[in-house]
Amino acid sequence: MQNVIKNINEIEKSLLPWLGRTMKGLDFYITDAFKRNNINLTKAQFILLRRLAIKDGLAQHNLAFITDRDKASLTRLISTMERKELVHRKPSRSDKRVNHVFITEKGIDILRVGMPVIIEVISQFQQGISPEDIQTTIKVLEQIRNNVNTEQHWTTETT
Amino acid sequence: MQNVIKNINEIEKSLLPWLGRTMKGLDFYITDAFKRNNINLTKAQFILLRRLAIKDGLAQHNLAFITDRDKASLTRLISTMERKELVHRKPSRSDKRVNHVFITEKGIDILRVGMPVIIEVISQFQQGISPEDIQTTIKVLEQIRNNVNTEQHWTTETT
DNA sequence: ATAAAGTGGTTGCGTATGCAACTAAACTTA
DNA sequence: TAAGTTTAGTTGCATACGCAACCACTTTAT
Repeated sequence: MQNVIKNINEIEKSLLPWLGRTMKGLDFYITDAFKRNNINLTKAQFILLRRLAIKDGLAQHNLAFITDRDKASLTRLISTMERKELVHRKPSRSDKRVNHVFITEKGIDILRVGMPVIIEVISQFQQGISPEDIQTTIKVLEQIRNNVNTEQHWTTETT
Repeated sequence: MQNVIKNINEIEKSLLPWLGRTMKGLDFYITDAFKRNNINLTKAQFILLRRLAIKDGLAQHNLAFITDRDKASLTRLISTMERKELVHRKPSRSDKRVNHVFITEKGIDILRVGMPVIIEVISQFQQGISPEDIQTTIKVLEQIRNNVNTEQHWTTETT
């Protein structure tokens, strides 16, 4: 067991546990911020609404790619959000396999109140961090993403 | 909708989307690495095994605290791992409410093969990043964690 | 044109996760 | 010591996620 223990301490020096811990805290913080402001949205739902506000009517496979989700996951996420009337599917006329996804009025309304909350969350959690350090961190995260991205499953185009 | 769109672009300048994207990629990479090496472990299970290898026989609430998990989540994680015979519960004799969790022989074996895989994953995803930038990033993540940690639910002690 | 290959979406299955409600046990306090 | 409070763990409920299998529709190749 000695060997195992040795490697265990190696891990602690890497970015891995920090990334995990930080994401956990951040996720909790976001969930909490939404709840405190009576915004009935999960992080995943917010991300999706935001993408649709940027570009509406995307096909599900495009949304899956953009949001780094499995298409199965996206199917269910959209279904949940359709139940909540935040988005709705519209079958494509040119390609019968495709669904286009549109944000609803209600979706826009919720996004409108959710957006400043997220902006506030961001300024909170980045407090006391210099712009240079933020840039360095973004650069590092980008590099990690590239290192890890060797021919992934998400080979689809963004459109 | 103009206002909404404006804030949307603000978000992109922050660390938030980068953290999300990077974690997603990393999680996929780890899952894949385990699968390629025929290691039947999830990330959560690995983390737990590792904690137990560092200190065996912890109570569930301590493990929950250490691993940043809800105690309910931990209950189920342990149950899954008990089914896989990676760990086992042992009721405390001094406090009948408490379960101590121990890693099994099988758990140690799997951890032993899983560890070098994770070490390799780490060196892969950190490739091309200078030690200084890694330190800066850790510092930033630590700061975020602190910013976000205002009197959390995990107020228990680590033991 | 027809068979083969590829694509978009859904569903079954297993896993993980948080919150709230609950039970049993321990601790505090009047 | 009895009542009230806190703590450890479990369970119901809801969300999210990936993989694999599958169906229907398209596109490609022969």
